[in-house]
Amino acid sequence: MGTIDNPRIQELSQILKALGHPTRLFIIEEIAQKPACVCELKERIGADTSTVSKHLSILRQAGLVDIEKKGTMVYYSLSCACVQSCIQSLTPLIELKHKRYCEMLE
Amino acid sequence: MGTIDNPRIQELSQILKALGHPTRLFIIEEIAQKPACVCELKERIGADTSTVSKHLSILRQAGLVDIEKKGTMVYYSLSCACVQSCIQSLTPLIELKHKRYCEMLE
DNA sequence: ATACTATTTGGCGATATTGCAAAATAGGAT
DNA sequence: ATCCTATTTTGCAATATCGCCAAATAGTAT
Repeated sequence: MGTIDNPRIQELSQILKALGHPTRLFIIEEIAQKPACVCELKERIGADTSTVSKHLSILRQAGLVDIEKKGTMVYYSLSCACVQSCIQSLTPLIELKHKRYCEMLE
Repeated sequence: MGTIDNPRIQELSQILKALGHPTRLFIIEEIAQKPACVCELKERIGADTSTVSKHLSILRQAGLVDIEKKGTMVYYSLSCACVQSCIQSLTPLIELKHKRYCEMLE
């Protein structure tokens, strides 16, 4: 798939692709605060349970989240705090885009 | 599109989605070293010029790259050094995944 | 003007993603 | 065992992405 066959790039792009969806990014930020189960996330997102579960499995395949089973519930948590750093590090870019957008309006 | 309508999340996911492709990630890392034009990148990637150009326009729409025109050539560069930090910050996660993969083989 | 190169854009088929619904699976309680 | 809830998996239709080709656009030179 694709022309770049560098394993590190493949790994990175899988992770970034998993993060590149609004619902999954929302999930990441929610469970970064506090681990949550599917039904809790489903409530906050407002999508079908199966949809949420599928997003979670994509995050899991990318290694972004861990699970802990408690009875029938499955609690999802961040596997690495570095994911928060990754997201946070983009703040300057967003500010730059806003600045440029304002300048463009003048 | 989607159920999450938080503007910040939308903005972030557009950026991360743009980064979430091997060819585009490769481009980002190339021009982080030194700005390059389409034909240079096309050589290093080995894809059609139009394919590379389209990837570049996705990166541009996400605000990740800037352009500078010199004659008929268009040089692309990183718009913000924070993009490199973003990628670098995922190193611990990749190491964690490798560690777990090795443990899994035992 | 033509010729040449660099880049972008439009079209198109192949493939992948998304989200809901229904069915399957798993665990706890009665 | 049945019942109930939580979760995952499967199926499917709608949509989006990808990569090549061809055509259009832009800039330089003759």
